[in-house]
Amino acid sequence: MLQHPDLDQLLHAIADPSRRAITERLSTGPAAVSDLAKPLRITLAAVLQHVQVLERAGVVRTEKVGRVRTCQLQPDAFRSLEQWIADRRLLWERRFDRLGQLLDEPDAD
Amino acid sequence: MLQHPDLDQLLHAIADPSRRAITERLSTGPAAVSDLAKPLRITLAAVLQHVQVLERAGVVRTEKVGRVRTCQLQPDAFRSLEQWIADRRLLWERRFDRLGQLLDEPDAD
DNA sequence: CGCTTACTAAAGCGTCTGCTTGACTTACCC
DNA sequence: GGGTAAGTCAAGCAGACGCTTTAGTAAGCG
Repeated sequence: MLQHPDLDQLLHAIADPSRRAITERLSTGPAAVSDLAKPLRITLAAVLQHVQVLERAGVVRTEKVGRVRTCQLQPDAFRSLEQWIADRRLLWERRFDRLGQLLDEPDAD
Repeated sequence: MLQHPDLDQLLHAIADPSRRAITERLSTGPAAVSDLAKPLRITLAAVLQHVQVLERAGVVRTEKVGRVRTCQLQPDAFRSLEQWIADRRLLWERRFDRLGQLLDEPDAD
């Protein structure tokens, strides 16, 4: 089994609904941690923890100015995930190509 | 926060390394549960549980013939995920467009 | 200066999750 | 029919996870 630590972290990060909501919010523009917390029914502390997970996973970039930490989506956040999906599809389709070849071939046995 | 039950299940399914390994194996072609278990250092029972999770998430289709259950990747397994990523990117880029417009505009105040 | 706002760190708690074990069931093979 | 292989079900367990509470730091503000 190949290990993909980044993919692992990335998927774990966006698998959680709250973190996905944060990601969705941030895709419309930067926001402070307390901004992210507002629509979210959970504590600011919890939101901070989510942001930290997202940051470790490379989904979000963060910068603190004064007392406010501003969060921003990392542009190529999902690249490795998209690549993984593309790889799956490639292998899957290659399989059908091979199958088609076998069926198209005149019986050579 | 918008709810996406399928996306939720899908991400939870492929966030686990063992389940991702199973998915990777299946993208090269169908396999029985015990085939999936062989390279995996975990019990057959555990593999079965993973397969069930993947099936509920729509990643895998399954059919039992005799005593062997054959597993197969669902072709459009990741569609909703790809859509979600595309949506994020769209909003993200739209934001830069707006920003560019503001900067390009001659000062209109 | 005191007051509020914005975040942070640590500890604790209940729940979920991945996994194992053990007991079956059912199919194939001789 | 007996033996083995493939899968299934149900409990149970240890660790991870999401969240809260509590306590604290530091920045802005009048």
